[in-house]
Amino acid sequence: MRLFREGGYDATTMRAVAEAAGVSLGSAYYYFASKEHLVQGFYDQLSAAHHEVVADVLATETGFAERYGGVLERWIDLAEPYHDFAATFFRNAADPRSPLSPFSPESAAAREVSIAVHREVLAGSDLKLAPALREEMPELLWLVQMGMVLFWVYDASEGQARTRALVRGVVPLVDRLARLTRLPVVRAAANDVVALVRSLRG
Amino acid sequence: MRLFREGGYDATTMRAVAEAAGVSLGSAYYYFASKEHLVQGFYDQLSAAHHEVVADVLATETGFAERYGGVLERWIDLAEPYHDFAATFFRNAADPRSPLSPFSPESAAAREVSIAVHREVLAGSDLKLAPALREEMPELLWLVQMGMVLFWVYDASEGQARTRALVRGVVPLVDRLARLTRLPVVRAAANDVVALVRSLRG
DNA sequence: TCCGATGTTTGAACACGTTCAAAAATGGGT
DNA sequence: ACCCATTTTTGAACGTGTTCAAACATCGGA
Repeated sequence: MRLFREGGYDATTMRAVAEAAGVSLGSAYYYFASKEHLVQGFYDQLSAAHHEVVADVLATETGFAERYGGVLERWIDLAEPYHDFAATFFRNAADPRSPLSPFSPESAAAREVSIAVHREVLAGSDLKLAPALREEMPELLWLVQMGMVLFWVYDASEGQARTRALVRGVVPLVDRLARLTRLPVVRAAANDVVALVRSLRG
Repeated sequence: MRLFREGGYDATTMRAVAEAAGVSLGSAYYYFASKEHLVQGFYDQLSAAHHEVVADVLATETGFAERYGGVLERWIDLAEPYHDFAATFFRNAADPRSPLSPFSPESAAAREVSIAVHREVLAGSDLKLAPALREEMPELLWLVQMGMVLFWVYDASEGQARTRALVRGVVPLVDRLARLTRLPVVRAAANDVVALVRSLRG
C-alpha cells in the first residue's frame, strides 16, 4: 500500500513489491493471485475506516441531509490521500470481470458494510418513507455514492473541490425528492423505481 | 476490428494486428499511438451508425417515450455483436486519462453526434419543458444513456435482455418525471438540477 | 532417525505493449 | 541525374505481469 500510494498503481511493479516485502517475485504470486488482488485489501480497509469515522455524525445529527451529506463528505476526506492512486487503478475496478468491481463477490464484504452505513443514515433520520421505498433506499443511496465515486475519480480539481460541490448540490436534491414522495403522483413514480430495481435484481 | 470482434480486446495482440495488416509491428505504432487508439474508430463508427439507424424513428414517432425508447433500444441492437468485445476493452474506457473515455477530447466527435441525436429526440417530441431545462436536457439524456451503457457492459444475460428491461422501465419514468416538472415544486427541484450541472461544468 | 507428503520459495522464461535508432523510400529542388 | 530533407518502415530491445517446473523447507508418523 505504501508503494502504491507513493508511486501510483502502474508505476508500482510486482518486482518492487516483492523486493520491499523481502521475498522473491514468485512468492508474491504464491500469496496474491494477481496485482489486482494486492489491492483488494484497500476496499475493506477504506470501508471499515469510513464506518468508524462516520459514527459521530450518525450519533449526533438527526436531519437526513446532514447525515447523508456528512457520510459522503467524510468519505471524500478519507479517500483524498489515495485519489491519484485510485485514478490509476480504477480502470480495473470498471472491468465487470475484475474482483475489484464494486459488484463482484470479492467486494461483497466492503459493499455490505457500505450499505449498512446507509441503512443507519436512514434509520436515525427524520425522513419518513413509504415502506416499499424504505426497504430499497439504502441500496439506492449506496448507488448514488458509487456515482459520486465515479465523478470523484474523474475529478482533478484541488482537494476534489468539484466533487464536494456535487455532494453539496445532490444531497439537498435527494432530500427534497424523497420528501416529495408524499405527493401521490411522485410516490407512484417512486414505486415504479422500486419495482424496476427489484425486477432487475431477480 | 475483425480481430477484436473475433478474439476480444486482450487476446488480440498488436503483433497480430500488424501481421494481418501486412506491416511490421513498428509501422502499426507509426499510425496508431497505442492499442487503445486502434479502437477509437469503433466509437465514431458506432455513433455514426446509430445516428443513421435512428432516423426513421425520429421521422415517424412524436411521443417522447417512443422516440427516446426507440433510440436506446436501437443502440442495444446495434451494439449487440460487439458486447463481448466491449466488455473486454471497457476497462480502458473507464480510465479518466484514456482517450477512450467518453469524456475525453478524443471522443468529442462521437459524443457530439450522440448528444445531437438526443436533441432531435426532444425537438420532435410532444414534450414541453421549461426553457432552462430544455437547454440542458439533451446532455442529461445522453448521461442517462451512458448509465445504460454501463449497465449493458455488466449485463451477461441472453441478448442483453436485462438492459432491455431497464430501458423499458427507465424511459417511462423519465417521461413521467419530465412531465411532472409542470408542478411548481417539482420544477423547482429540476431547476436546481440544472443549476448544479451548470456550476459543475464551469 | 529417516521417509514421504505437503507447503513454500525461487528465478528463469513467456508473451505482451511500447520505444527507438537505424535503414529504406519518397519527393522536390537544382 | 543528383542531393538532401522528410516521411515511412523495420525489428531488436526494454520492462511489464504472469506462469511454472524445480528446489527447498517443514512436519507428522513409522
